[in-house]
Amino acid sequence: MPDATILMTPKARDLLQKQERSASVVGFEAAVVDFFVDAADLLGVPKSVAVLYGIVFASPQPLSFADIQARGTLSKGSVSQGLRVLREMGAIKEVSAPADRSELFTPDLEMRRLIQRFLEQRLEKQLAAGKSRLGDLQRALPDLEKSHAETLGSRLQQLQSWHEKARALLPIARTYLKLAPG
Amino acid sequence: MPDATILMTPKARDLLQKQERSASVVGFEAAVVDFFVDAADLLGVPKSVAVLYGIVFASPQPLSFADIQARGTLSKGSVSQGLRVLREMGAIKEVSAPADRSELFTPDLEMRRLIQRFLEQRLEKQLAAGKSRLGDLQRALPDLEKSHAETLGSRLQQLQSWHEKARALLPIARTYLKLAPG
DNA sequence: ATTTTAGCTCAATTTAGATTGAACTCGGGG
DNA sequence: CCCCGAGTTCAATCTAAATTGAGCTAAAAT
Repeated sequence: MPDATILMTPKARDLLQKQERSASVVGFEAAVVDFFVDAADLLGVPKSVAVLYGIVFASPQPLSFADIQARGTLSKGSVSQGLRVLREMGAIKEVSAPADRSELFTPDLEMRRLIQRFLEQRLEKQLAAGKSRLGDLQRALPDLEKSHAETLGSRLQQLQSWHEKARALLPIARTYLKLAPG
Repeated sequence: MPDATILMTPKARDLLQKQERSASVVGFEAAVVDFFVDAADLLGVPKSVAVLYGIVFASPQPLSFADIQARGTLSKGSVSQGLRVLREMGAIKEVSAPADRSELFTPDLEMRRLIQRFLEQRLEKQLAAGKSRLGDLQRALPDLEKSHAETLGSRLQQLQSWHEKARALLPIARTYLKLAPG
């Protein structure tokens, strides 16, 4: 069965969104939103973006800008910015709708890519920054007087060792997530 | 050579800290602090705690409360609270000093335990919360009308699948970090 | 017993970042 | 060509969290 809502006028869709959504659908959406909001701070995204993604993820039909705004949980500005962020991340995609209609959004379920991008951007950037800092430290070491250089050199080495472990772990995680079932 | 500063009066130590620290030592400390400040938000600790840890980590001698305060970068309150947090995390430890002296702090270099604790507290808690949310969703599913239940059920399954992957990855990381050299 | 001082507490302040919404832009319709 | 409405922008506002420091407590010094 094709999605009938795509054929409606915007006004009709608004009404549908407001009136027809059953308590169970609304409740489901709320729970999905909660799930993503919980995850948000671990991933370092602002709450409003998590809410937005939750709304899109929990909708069986693609949603328009207006649909989302009609949920009443986010301001126009947040919806606009949030949708942009999610599109740039590749977390949602536009499904093209008949001619004159505004674009409709649906989750991009290629989560593998999404998560990979997260690993790359957040963690790799972190590791790169750390590496450069460690370089600074290594270079500062010879200027210290001998007794200090000894103690601090060994601590620096600890830091470097952990840094390498972390760096080595990333590809492992990547591979694992790629191979694992699901 | 035992640490001579431990035998000094507090005032003498203060003077030592202020006057004798060479530019190179101060610079080294600053770089270490920067390193930990960078890492702080990934680990979810407030900046002041990262600064504090950096100061202790960068000092070849154990530092007293007063030493740290004398750095002038943190208020008394922050030093007090921060030291407590770091002690509770097991990130620093007290080295007992001759009788009447105030306690001195030095980094606890058992980083393995520190990181393990981080994994357990931050990530496992997150995963547990997520699991419970997913349970809620699973339970909400049957109340949805059939056409919705189908689409949303499959999305929910994606979520569950990724959740399981993440859960499975944690022990792998733990093992890896335990076994890796360093 | 009194003074002094180190360190803790927590209400008040500051700060960083998220969120809002009024003003704007831009493209389509009349 | 002008108007209308969907969507964007960004300065102003709000929020949550971190940070401060004045006053407190307890313990050591005199």
